[in-house]
Amino acid sequence: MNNIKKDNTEEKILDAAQTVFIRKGMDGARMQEIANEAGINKALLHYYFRSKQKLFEAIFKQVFKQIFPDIKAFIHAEIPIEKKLGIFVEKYIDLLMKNPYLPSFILQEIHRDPEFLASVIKGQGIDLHELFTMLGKEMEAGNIRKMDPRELMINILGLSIFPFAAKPLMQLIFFDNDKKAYKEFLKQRKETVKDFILNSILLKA
Amino acid sequence: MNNIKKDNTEEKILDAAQTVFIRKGMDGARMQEIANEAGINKALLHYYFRSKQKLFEAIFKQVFKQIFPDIKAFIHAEIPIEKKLGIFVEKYIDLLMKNPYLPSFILQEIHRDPEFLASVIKGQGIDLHELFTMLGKEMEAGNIRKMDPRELMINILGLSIFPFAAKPLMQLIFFDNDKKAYKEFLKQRKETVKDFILNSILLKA
DNA sequence: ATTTTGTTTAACCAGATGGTCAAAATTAGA
DNA sequence: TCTAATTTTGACCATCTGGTTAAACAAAAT
Repeated sequence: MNNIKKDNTEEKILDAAQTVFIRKGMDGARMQEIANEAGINKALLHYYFRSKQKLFEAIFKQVFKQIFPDIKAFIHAEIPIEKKLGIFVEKYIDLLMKNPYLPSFILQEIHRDPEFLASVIKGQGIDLHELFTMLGKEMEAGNIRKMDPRELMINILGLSIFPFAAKPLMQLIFFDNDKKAYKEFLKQRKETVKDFILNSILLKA
Repeated sequence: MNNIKKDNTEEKILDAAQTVFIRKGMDGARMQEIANEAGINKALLHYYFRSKQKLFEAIFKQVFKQIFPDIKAFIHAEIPIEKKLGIFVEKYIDLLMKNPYLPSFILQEIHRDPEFLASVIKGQGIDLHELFTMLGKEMEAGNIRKMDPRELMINILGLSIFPFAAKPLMQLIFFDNDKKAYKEFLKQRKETVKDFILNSILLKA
């Protein structure tokens, strides 16, 4: 078969590039380092992807997709809002625990090249309208406090993402650089963030 | 006077370096660009600061100091906790509105060189003990919900910082890239974040 | 005025880096 | 098996980048 080897090499490159780009960012990453990580010749990188920029864009798109957990299910599930939010937070933090490097990488690159970010987002076709409608209905029904739904979403994201994005700093000043303790803290966040949010927005009858 | 000219140039360099480093990060910044920004010869950078690394460290320390707003006052003021937290959030968001680039820069660099970060922090002598004691007392007194004070602090920071750190992304997906609207949103956050937090942790008698 | 000290510059250098290319090696097809 | 196409490599190149240096320039000191 023609594709077995090809796919294999291409995949090796993508894996290696993801590792290096995420660790060092576009500016800090070196093509040679990616080649080493993939165990191949540097020229092969240019054979499969024309340039560093092109390779990076492939990686960024690939990585970026991961940061949108199953939003559809979140919106349309027939369960109470507090359960919905709980599941959303849990899924999100689970994702970040498996990919703790994601936030810093994304945050770094969205600042470095916002135009490219815009093109990627447009290509994703995210529809927030449904999400906002759903939240609006919950507010109308008196289930949660009335507020700008964008505010609510950004709060959820901030509470979930920030501890990962700022990990080295938070671990250092609040946990005496105790890696295990911080990991445990992040794990518990699935519960504590959910509680924190619900405590704030739930209207107890 | 000997120092007039010297201080002037050194300051010009520091200003220029801060601008460029914050915009591009350590890896993305170029010495030539800093020199241009300062309107001087590139060799002068090395005359005043031995190397790029040394210059960067000077900038990082300088910038890093700014991210700790007056915590002492926050701890010891003789006002109710809800007012304290409100003031803290307001001060923090004010700081970020004046320096919207700060979060992304810090987040980027704490990942790039955590050891250096550690050395800077040790040199700052931050005492969180007092802060935690104060929060503990408020919990004991039944003024706020009992919780890990580190959790509370990280929540406050996340809610305040995240919208700035993720600005290009949030502005794009939630505000249709409307710069003014997002700025207005950030301004209102001084109130909404405070409300969000207090709603969550305040125990109404 | 002249020396001395400190400041600034243009020219240059060595190493790194992204990228190219022709040849070698491997694979597929006849 | 022999040929054609594809994949992989080592060597190489142009450019960029941090850093150096010797000389020009300015300012103090004598």
